[in-house]
Amino acid sequence: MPSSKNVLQSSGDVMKKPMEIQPTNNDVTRVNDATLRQFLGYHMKRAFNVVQADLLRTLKPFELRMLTYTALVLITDNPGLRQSQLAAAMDIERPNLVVILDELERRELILRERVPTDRRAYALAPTLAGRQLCDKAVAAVTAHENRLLEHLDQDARAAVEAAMKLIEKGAGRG
Amino acid sequence: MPSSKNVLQSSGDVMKKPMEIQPTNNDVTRVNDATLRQFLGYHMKRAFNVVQADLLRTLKPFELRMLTYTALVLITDNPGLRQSQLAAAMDIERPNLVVILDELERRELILRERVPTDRRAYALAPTLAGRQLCDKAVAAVTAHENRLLEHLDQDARAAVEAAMKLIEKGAGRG
DNA sequence: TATTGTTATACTCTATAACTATA
DNA sequence: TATAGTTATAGAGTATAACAATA
Repeated sequence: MPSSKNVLQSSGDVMKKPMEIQPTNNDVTRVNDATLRQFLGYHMKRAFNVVQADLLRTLKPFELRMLTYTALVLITDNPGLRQSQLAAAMDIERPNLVVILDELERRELILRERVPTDRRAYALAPTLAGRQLCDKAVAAVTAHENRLLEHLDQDARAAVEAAMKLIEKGAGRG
Repeated sequence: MPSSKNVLQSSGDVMKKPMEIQPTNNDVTRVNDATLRQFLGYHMKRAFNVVQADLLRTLKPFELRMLTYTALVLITDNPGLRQSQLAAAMDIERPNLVVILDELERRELILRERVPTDRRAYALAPTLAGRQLCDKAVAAVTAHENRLLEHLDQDARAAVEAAMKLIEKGAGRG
């Protein structure tokens, strides 16, 4: 059993005043989410949804989504990458990467080249068009992030980045 | 055009040394993700994946998922809530809420009660079993978060929470 | 007309098992 | 036998259009 000294007693105690929601009241700000607001994961999900939606909008002109964008960037920065390495780097399963690469290959943004020394594997490489689209997309995403994070100063951004890395590492605990 | 003074020149300049990935090298840490690491969204996605996976594991014994858990907590803390209000609070579309509530109702954790003053609407309320399960789940999730964030001090957690809120608000920009 | 909840549908992301061809 | 990539499939989350009942 963990210590859990910060444990809230949940609904029983939180609901001192049950809030009496009016039938015609559509004001979402009135909904009591005090219990959920105690969880960092709740805030992370909501913030990430915003980032994700904005990223999707930003990538739309390039006909890229988050996954196709990530794959294209990693292939461009790591020519010769194997699919299994890319899947591991992207934290997705190998089968799910296949369709992503199919799409990028069909659009002639990347190439799958047979590796002579291991004929099971493919070496992934960007085409010229792929590199050019990648550059444009990265610039657009950079601008989109700066716009979205304009109210976060450099210290805050660094704090968030450090925290996210710690959380990610924390996955390895028992 | 945004100022974008932090813009990286992307692959063209990042790839000074193309990294020469060896055919037998499966070490993911060797993959150059310098371009992506510049984006807070990249770190947020990876960290959120960890949180999400851990939450799912935590909720498994209660046969809850993130969405059913969130709905149950909000209904428990806001008895009388309408479905449209809940959907708005959860930031999901009304049709997608229906199946979530169907599941909670089938398990007799919540009730859909007709509102006399507006016979189109349902007032959502937890059953006794729903309240009890909610309490247990909230306690479990609290413990899970404390475990996952044990390397983040209170200042760091507050900084992240503040940043997430700012990002969420940032969605309202033009 | 507008709104509440609903159905139907489609797309994306995710996860697993099983296959092929190589090693 | 093990690995790289693939196929097939299923579960979840998300988004939109259209409908019935009600306002």
